[in-house]
Amino acid sequence: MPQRQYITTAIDYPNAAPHMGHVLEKVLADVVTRWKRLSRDAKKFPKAEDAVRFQIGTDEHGVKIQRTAEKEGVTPKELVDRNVPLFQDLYGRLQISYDAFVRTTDKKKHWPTVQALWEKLNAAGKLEKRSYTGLYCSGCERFMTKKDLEDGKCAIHKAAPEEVTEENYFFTLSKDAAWLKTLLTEGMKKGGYQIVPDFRANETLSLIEQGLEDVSFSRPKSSLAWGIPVPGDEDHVMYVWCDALTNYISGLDYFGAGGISEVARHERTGDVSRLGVEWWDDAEVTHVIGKDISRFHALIWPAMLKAAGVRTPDRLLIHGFLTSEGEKMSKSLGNVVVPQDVIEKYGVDPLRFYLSHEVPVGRDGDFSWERFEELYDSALRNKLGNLLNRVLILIQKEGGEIINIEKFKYGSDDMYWNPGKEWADNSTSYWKVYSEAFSEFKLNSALEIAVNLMVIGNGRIDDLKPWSLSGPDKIKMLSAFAELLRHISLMLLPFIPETAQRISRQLNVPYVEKMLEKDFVITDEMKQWGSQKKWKKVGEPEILFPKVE
RNA sequence: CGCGGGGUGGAGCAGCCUGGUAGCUCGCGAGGCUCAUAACCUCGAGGUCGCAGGUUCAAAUCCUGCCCCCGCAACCA
Repeated sequence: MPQRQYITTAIDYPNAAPHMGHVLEKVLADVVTRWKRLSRDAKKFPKAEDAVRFQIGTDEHGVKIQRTAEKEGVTPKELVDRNVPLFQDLYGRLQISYDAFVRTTDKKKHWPTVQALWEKLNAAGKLEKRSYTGLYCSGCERFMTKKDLEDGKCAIHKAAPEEVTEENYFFTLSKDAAWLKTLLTEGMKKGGYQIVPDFRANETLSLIEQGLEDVSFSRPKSSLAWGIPVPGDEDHVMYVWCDALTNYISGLDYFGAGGISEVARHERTGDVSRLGVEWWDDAEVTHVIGKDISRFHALIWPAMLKAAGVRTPDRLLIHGFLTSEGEKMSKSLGNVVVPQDVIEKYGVDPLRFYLSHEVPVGRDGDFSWERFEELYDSALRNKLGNLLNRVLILIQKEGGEIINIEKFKYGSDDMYWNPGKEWADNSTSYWKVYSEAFSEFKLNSALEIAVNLMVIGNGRIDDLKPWSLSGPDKIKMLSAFAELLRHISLMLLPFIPETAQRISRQLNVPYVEKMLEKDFVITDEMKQWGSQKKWKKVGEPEILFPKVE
């Protein structure tokens, strides 16, 4: 992974408080990001911030915000200013390690970038002003889609919508079908725009086969006031796509339109900012999004960039949705799970663990309290916490000293005295499988490897009964178990960073205090069995995860 | 014939591409152990792999048809 990595999530719509779906996406992206930082080439990138940039944000315009604000008797700006911190606070608590947060109401960088992009699209002849006719419900004050209608009537107002014609700027996506097909087909091999998981790529390709329609990119100001004005046409405001998608480059002030000092224009590219060159032109770009907006990211976004003469992203990582107790989360069903409730009851890491463990990237997952408790008890409390506890207590009973397991000689009965031998022989392959799982974005598989090591550890302790030994033999054997836990802790680091550090602190490994620093790297040495020569003593055992009633 | 995903012991999944004793996690039952957070370990019960055909010495795995569930179908993470 020699290249810089730029990772983004979709920007959230803050018309209400954040829910579990928002959290899922951020956690997945954060785990990926943390792994990229932890596994970077430290010689090339001593500082993590030079190797990885992780951006999230909020999409604050649109009719829905406008209407929610009216309902609550505040201005749209007041509404978003009140709600956006809810997202930021929650993500802060969840240890989402983002480097940048873009708000689409930001007029310093976002607006100018969006307007610059619009102008480029316009100059390229990709925007056409046309009249658009649709079914408009005056009660809802918006155009209806087929889904909104019941027997041809608005489901809320029980009235037939009227045909209304208005002027829109259209983005001529229909003309990009052939080019997009090539881009995505190449992406399935390499060099194009890769969609993960690949069945989503097939899905998108078949969408192209069905034919692409032009996309409405603007609304008359009369029907949408809360948005970015169309340059050169005061009567029109941009519709979501040009505004929201552009956040991925506006956070870099890509066109240097913000004119602020940190983005001194780059001599090579003329009008591209320094950040734009570093994190877009010369980086590997990964967008993490939900399946609902895949087509916009897979089709419209690259087509926009191409028209503007900007390179296309490298990868689209699409996650599924989270159901609740087996059903779609919805207010009417009353099964909406509030992230804060989970955090309060169990803590941040159990939630991060659950989401990483239960929701394979790409597929839908389910949140159920029952399953949550099950996983909390079985994996975190019983397997992990108990393994740590029993090993540490046994060592403490012998005075807390451990020996460097690399020092003992392997003899004929070595498997008995040094249970670590079999892991030592395999530690490289464990780490290899783990890394490979990450490179394929199979996060749950990577996590599973750590869990498997816990199971192996517990099994071996029972086989070997270290408590029945005494003296140096006992210490030898226990030292190997401590070493196993050190590896487990490192593997857990991208997923549940705080817990990983707590484990290492109880183990008292030398690098423990640096583990949560952004610049920390899991070195090849750390992955090696018995590599921590300075590690001589373990710390005091503590309960890692208490029983929750 | 709109598109896509899926149907494997009680639950959730892997296996299917590259046919050859049906595997994992959780739950359940019985035993064991006692270092540990009533934890941990072992063994066991439980499946005609959606249905029906076909190919083959052999199919969960390949082919054909059908049934059922779930998403998406243009602006809901």
